[in-house]
Amino acid sequence: MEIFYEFEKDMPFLIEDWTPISMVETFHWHTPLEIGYCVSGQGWFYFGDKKYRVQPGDVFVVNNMERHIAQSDPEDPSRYLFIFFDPSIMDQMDKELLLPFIYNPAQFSNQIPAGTRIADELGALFLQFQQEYNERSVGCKSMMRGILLQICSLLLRHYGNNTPRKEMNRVFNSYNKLQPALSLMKEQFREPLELEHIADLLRLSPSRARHLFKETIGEGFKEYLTHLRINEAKRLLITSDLPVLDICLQCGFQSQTPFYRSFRHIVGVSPQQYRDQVTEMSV
DNA sequence: ACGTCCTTGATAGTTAGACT
DNA sequence: AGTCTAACTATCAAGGACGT
Repeated sequence: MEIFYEFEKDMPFLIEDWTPISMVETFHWHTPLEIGYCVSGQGWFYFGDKKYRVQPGDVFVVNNMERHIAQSDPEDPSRYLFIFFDPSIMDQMDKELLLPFIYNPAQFSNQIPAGTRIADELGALFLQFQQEYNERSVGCKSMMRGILLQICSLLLRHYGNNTPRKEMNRVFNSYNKLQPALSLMKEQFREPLELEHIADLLRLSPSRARHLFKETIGEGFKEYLTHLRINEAKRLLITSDLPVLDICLQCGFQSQTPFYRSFRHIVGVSPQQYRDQVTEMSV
């Protein structure tokens, strides 16, 4: 499920105070980049197949293609501050500040653990940012912009220290090159899509497109597409009364068998079981 | 960085049938 | 009628080797 964030005029960023529910929701994604700071409580944060236990003081980095969702511990619900910002904010700045957000999910740790010096510094900046956002004094936009730049600079130090510049540039270029394909897939996963479509769009050979995919996001083309489709299926199972077969066809599967197979593989239960489980939990 | 070619393995789609 | 799976074949994606 894609979430759209509306930014105010001249302010391509916002901060949100948010407490996730204690049930695992479907993954979502969005175009803005995201940094989260756990203020209180406990819970979990899921990124694709990765799962992090969350405690107060943890910081999380989210790029604009990785599927993610947070979940609260029912005993002690977690509360977060999330900063969302449009990558274009760095257009006039050093683009390398975006590098922490351009990562290969398979090898990347989204969590900066509480108690580390950098997490403490980031936490303090989050609180300053929130204060500026709420008070709206004169110059607050510039202040927030400045704080955001500090946050991104700290992230760059944290993640970029061990990465050679050459490698960082390569990742940056791959990411930019792949963006149109990722956008197209997020918009059109309900249609039959083949690697060849993507290769045409990127003006690359199918082989090169395939390798670019794997190198950049650590997932194969089909794997990424199937995850988008199953995620949409989960959403429809929860939010509609449509028969499973209709949902299967609406999500881009051409027949039911691959749908059932993929669903069980990714979610662990059959579609109907998933629907029943979630309905039961929310009663 | 990108393309071509190749093999291997995975997945899509079909059909048939069990179960509720 | 709707949900789900097993067994099957055809097709496509993955990924490596190698050339430019």
